[in-house]
Amino acid sequence: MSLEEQIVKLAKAAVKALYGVEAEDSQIQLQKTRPEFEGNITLVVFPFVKLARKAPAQVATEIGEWLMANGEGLIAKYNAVQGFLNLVIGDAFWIQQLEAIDAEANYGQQPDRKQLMMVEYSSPNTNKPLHLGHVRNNLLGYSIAKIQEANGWKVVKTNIVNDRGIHICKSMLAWLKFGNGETPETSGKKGDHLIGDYYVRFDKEYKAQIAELMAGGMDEETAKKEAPLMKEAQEMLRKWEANDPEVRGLWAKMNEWVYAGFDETYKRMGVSFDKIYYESKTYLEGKSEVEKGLSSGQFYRREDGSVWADLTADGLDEKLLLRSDGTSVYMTQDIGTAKLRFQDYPIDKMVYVVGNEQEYHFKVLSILLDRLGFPFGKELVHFSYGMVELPNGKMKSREGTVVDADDLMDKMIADAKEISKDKVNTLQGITEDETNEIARKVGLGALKYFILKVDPRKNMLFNPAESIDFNGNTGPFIQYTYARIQSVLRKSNSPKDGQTAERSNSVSGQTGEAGLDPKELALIQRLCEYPGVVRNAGENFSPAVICNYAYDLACDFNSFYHDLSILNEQDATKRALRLLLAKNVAKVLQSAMSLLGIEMPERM
RNA sequence: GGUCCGGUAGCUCAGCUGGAUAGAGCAACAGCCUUCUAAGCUGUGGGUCUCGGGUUCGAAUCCCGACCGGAUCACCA
Repeated sequence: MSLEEQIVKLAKAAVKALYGVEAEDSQIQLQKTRPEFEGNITLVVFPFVKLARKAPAQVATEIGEWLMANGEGLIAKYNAVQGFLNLVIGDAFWIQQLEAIDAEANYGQQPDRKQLMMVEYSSPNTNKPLHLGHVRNNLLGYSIAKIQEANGWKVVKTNIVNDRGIHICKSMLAWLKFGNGETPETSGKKGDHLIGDYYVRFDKEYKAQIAELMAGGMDEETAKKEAPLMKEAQEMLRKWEANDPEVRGLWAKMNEWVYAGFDETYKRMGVSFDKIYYESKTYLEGKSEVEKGLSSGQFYRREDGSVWADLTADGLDEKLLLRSDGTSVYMTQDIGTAKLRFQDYPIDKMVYVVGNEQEYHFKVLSILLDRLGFPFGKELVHFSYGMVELPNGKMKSREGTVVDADDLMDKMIADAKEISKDKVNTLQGITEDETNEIARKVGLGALKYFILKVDPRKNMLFNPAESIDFNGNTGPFIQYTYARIQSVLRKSNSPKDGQTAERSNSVSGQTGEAGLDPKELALIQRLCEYPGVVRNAGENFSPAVICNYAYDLACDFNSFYHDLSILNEQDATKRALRLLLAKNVAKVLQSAMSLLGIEMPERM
């Protein structure tokens, strides 16, 4: 039973005994005691003031007295400040907590729920490389999967690759016309970048054609439709759907280039998938699901042949599911994908990590899946996150205002390497490879933390002109704290050192005459919060909660580290306690950061 | 126009299931390395928590109404 649970129980008993009332759990309000007062945990007694008919301070004192008398020694002291009852928990309790934490290898991990959650994220189009917007999506998706695993879910990470459609044909067409057979090998470019260049090229040539047509007196609307390039792209799409061998061959070849490029980026970013679906393979399934819904009367067909769902009963509009020419739309393929996924896995909860611009889409999808009989349909989670904005607004692929994912990672790692050059004294005797590996972890750590620490729901700003920080509330700050601890632990094990590692395992409930230092106690208390933080992050789908906690823990440790010596402490018991504390801070920091997909360097 | 989301220090962000004097980082300024890693620690300055009502012993937090910003309401994805 956690400290909070014990105190809630005791407080309820106190209120019952003193005022003869059964208090609700929600009335027992606990908070961490503010640093300016003595105590570890504080009971807010205002909720009982009315029924006690006494002044707040008196109620606090009465409950405090009762807890001292009946708290089975848990509470060492108390003080009442107005309506706040500050409780001091004895050192023995905290040391016991620390030892319990130490004994748990997977501290923070919640019990197995025996349920499966599928998390869809990334979901790129195969016509351009990944940019900063995708980076946020990928990092959030991966982190959410890790967090839910820590909350006892069996998680399947999945990706739906949007590999067909007019946008792909545009790249293909531009490559055919202007590519001269260029390949990733001949150009030395990553496949996704190569294809992206032709997507941009298409747009440029297309715009030129529109301008030409308009100069000839055509209005813009018509020019956009009549431009030869667009007509050719549409023709190519029709051929693709008709399984034209030549078009399919080219499509397959170019997509392979892109996948190779994506794989490289994913690998570097540190994200992965358990199962990948391709739109080219799911959209037909979607069509047949819609046909089924049509025959069961869920949907209806209009005179022009298009198929619709009537959602007016749910307060929404009517939604198109199949075009009049029989081709499918985005919604159709999402239904098909859901069908296949449900065939492949016993999904209890489906989570879609997709930007908030698609909220309406997922509202509709939820209703449609429910109507079609998918058990997870009604309860599907659209993990809707905000956009990444640049100082002058949104990123636009075709206008070249995107921050490229590969470039950004390059820059972060290069910056990390540059900074580490000034730290040569701490990185002596390290190989070039190790230095590069540290720079990689630190650079990516800075990037990931920068993105994940922001509340996912909110839009966030990225200013390319200002480099991402490596000081303060950052990933490297937390990595640095960890590296410091590792350094101390290495030294504690060195043969020169009179102490052995075993001694740190036997703190034995003693702290010497002086008792726990406030900084030690604050650290233990912080460590105790971790499982609750993991639960909170899971319930709220928020990696940011983990970031905040890791930062607080690192701050507490650095303050402790600054004020108290670990290895030079003469009192063997205290020294052992501090080592144990350091070891477990490192453990929890690493655990928390792993939930964010951030790796920890052993030194930096 | 309907719906949804946001508005907290110069900047980027925490805090939001109501609790004590609203917190960090960056930027600015002042200190701390012969001592376990200074990517650190300590201090100073910086706030009508967009505005106005309401509920409450108590509101940045909850409710209502404005204002500002964003998203969305396609035979696009």
